[in-house]
Amino acid sequence: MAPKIKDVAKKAGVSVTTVSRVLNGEKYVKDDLKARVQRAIDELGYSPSHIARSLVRKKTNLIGVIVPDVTSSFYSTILSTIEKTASINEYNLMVCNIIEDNDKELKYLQIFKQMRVDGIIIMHEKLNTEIRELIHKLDIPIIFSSVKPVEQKFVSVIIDDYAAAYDATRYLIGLGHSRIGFIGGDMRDVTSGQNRFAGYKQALADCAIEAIGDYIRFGDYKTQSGYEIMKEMLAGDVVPTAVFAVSDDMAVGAMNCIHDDGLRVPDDLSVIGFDGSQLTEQVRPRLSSMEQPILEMGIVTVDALLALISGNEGAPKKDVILKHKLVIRDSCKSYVNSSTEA
Amino acid sequence: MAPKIKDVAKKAGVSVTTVSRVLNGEKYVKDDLKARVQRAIDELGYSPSHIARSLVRKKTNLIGVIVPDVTSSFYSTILSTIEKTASINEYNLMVCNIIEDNDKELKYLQIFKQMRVDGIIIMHEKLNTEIRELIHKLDIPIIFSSVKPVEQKFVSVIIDDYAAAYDATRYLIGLGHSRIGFIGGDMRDVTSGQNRFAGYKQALADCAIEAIGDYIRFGDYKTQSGYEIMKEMLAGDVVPTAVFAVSDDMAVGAMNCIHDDGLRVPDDLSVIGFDGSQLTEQVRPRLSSMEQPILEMGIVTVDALLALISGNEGAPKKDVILKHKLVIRDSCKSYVNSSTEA
DNA sequence: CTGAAAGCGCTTACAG
DNA sequence: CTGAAAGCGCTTACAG
Repeated sequence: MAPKIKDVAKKAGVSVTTVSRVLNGEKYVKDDLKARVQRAIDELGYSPSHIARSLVRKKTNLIGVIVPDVTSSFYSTILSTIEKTASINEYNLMVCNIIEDNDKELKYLQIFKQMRVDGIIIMHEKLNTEIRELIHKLDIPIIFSSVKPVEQKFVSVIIDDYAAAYDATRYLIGLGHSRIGFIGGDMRDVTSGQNRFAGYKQALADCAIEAIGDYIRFGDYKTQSGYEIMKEMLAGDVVPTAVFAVSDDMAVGAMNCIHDDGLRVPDDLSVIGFDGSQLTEQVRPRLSSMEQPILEMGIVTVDALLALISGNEGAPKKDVILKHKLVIRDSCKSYVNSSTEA
Repeated sequence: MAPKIKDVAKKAGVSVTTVSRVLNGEKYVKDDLKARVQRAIDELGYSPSHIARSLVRKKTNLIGVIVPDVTSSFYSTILSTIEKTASINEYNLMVCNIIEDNDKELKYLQIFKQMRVDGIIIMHEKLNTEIRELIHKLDIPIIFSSVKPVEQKFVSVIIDDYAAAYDATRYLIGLGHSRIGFIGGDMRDVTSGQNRFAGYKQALADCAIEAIGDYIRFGDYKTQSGYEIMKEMLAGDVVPTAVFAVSDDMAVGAMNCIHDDGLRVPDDLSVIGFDGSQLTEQVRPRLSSMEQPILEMGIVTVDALLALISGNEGAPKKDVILKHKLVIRDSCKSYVNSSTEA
């Protein structure tokens, strides 16, 4: 159907080699030939087959990306930056959305392999053994973004999740809170599960505040789970005065639960989130959050991957740690011991 | 680097034809040969090149999708359904995020062409002339999802936006409102701009309510623009008692503005949105919305495209109109003329 | 049931 | 500056 390089060559009265040369902008083609070829291309509406090119060039300009859930505001934002940065560099994205589905992830990884993608970005760290084995023998550059699995072989672009959680908790403590609830992530996740929890605990410890089991619960990062966890906390004997959730979505869930319970944020309870997604500005009160530099993270991830792909000396040999930043909005308030308010 | 079919053949002591046959699950291969080939494949960790296959099969199993903004809750949700449905059918997605960037869209369309994608999904209707021309001579199946551009040649999977907007407005009127603000979309968009506006106007007309210019404004579907438009309306001489925004994001922006202005939803002002995105449940009060069947829309879009690709007789010849549905939550309230409340 | 050979649509040494 | 030919890694008639 579609015209091929041969058709162009015939129409222009030159060899396919010559057509290929003008296609690839090589010098050493006489102007008149070049013009004839160009005209033939235009008239035919010819467009070279990326497939055929990839086969011979051994380069697809494709990046496979595995994202846990595109509907999450954090991931959709980072994905959009990744797409933009890739596009600027003439790379295209194949996206795989895995919703807690290891089989799908494995299948996609295999597809990426078959597709001969030039590189892979993974934003997920709950790798099972099969996946782990596969990526280790894959010999395609892989980079992890926003997560840091236990693997030593791969580079991650992340923030210091431990420090960020520590700082968020200290912020709450600094506000006078000592009954601080923690809505954590999945403890199978090193980065967003374990590290953030460790940061929280250390902050309490450093201030001689006891960590109370009832105040510590773990969700799945989504709004709904934040809501349910908050409900459990509110049903407890002693309710926390502040809550730190390790995702903005869960923080919003918590805020909603507090609201539905007839209480008010931040007057009755302070809430702080994590990520810095756009949701922070879409809710009322606006959500204070320990923010990841999402845009920068996307850009750095792609740049690092491209460096890895091209074997560039600029390619990172170890993790790239970006800066986190506390952004104070309206969901936290200082706590004073009596019922008087600050 | 990666092993090729030839390596497998050599290792198994058979021809590449035979390897190809077991790869493609053909019958007529003796069991012992099949076993030998399989072992060679496993030992080598061989995985066939999708690139090479695509070249000879003239089929890439790739779908190109153009989405206006993946960070919008509506689009990220439909995208995730599209991805899921495609994946089930062994198709992979190349996604292009165009933020009001016609050049990028054109460039991607050309890339899709070069990539020889099997089909294209477009969720955007502000097509300029160049794009229009390109898609018309593209001879790749194209389907529009959630939008219906003026083109006659292509099939759209949509709701009846006119009727949906009409029904939403009638709902507000039925609640006793007559001063109904309208936060519209881009009037260059036929579907979400013009049609929804027409539905709003007709509903007012049918109830002998005058459409007031000050109450009618147009945004860009995003939260921020809903906020700003609401601000303008609140600054007017006579403030509406209800507002209909043609996207949930804008409706949330409007709610936030109302909140920040010290007023309350729905007591002082009712707000209804459009789309049925997850944001409706993430805000307080929960947002009533004229919902599109997002999940169904994604599934139907992919199914229709695949039918188009395979030349199936089940392929839709004309637009597929899905049902809209009013979902009442907590952001609207009936209006009584005096200041007494219903 | 199995294999040699042509061909998918390009690019790239190699010669001239 | 230009072209004939080989080759990228597969599949698929065609023979046997």
